[in-house]
Amino acid sequence: MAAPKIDAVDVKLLALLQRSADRHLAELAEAVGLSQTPCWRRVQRLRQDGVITANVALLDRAKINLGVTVFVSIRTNVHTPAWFERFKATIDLIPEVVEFYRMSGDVDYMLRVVVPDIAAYDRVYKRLIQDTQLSDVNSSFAMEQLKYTTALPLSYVG
Amino acid sequence: MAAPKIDAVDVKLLALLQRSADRHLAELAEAVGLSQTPCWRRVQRLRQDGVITANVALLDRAKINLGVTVFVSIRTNVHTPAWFERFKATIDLIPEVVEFYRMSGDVDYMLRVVVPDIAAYDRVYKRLIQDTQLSDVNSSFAMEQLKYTTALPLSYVG
DNA sequence: GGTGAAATGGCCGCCGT
DNA sequence: ACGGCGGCCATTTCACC
Repeated sequence: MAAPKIDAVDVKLLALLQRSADRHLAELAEAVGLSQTPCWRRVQRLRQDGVITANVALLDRAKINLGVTVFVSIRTNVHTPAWFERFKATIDLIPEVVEFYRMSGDVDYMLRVVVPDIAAYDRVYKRLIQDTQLSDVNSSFAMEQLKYTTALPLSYVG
Repeated sequence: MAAPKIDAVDVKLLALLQRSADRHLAELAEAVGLSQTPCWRRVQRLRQDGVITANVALLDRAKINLGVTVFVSIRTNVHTPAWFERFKATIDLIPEVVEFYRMSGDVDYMLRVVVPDIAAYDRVYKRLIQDTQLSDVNSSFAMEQLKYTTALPLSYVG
């Protein structure tokens, strides 16, 4: 089912877990007003239903030498499925590209790229335009990341 | 210290943990070729040094009714610190804004917003322009999210 | 949902290398 | 800095109400 039932207690659980998932089951259960077993069962169900897709560690970009974020707007004049498949496959193999969207409007695709410096970005850029035919590529550099969260708004559930 | 020493084994640990952090310590240890105690100590140290900032659950956007992603490019002609503080405070209070950058180039700020539909985006948009003075706001809608990962490239460490 | 309890596994000392 | 042992405690996962 595409829309598993998610009630108010589930929303509370999701809100907590998407902030920090390494809580003890005891405090999670207490926070939502359940005892441990049913609380644990709900979390299991949310995982099985695919609402919770993964449990990951978030790293400090600065501490692993990734101070620079670049947004790349891409236009192309080739619009065949074959071209797209190759383009997507290329992007998937570039770990510096952390986000990739197909856009509406004047830009066809948008990327978010993280790199240590401009020189490293240039290498990613060359790899991009070498493997695929792009008619127009526009790079915008972020000076500062003011907000970044993996916590999604939960007010629209249900 | 801004740059804690991170060796090849730490990189392996980080690579595994940023893919899935809910592994048993035993398999983590085996994967990096250590026994459990030193492996556990390394993970603790990476947390304490702030390399690992959090451990979070990732949710399926579609399953919580957030199918639409919007990139918002913002220009302003007010550049005082007071204006900026208010702008940032406003953004921080909008959970639909999941990313927020100060840019170089012709755009001053860039947001990524997640919402269920265009109508919901319009409400976020109104909230934005109501609370702050923005001279130019351009919204670009994503049709499809082709890649999204919280796993950062680890090839630049050290 | 709740309870209780058994099995598992993680935590964190100590000590040897 | 790694490995191993060991005891304590948290969590998981039963069977049952």
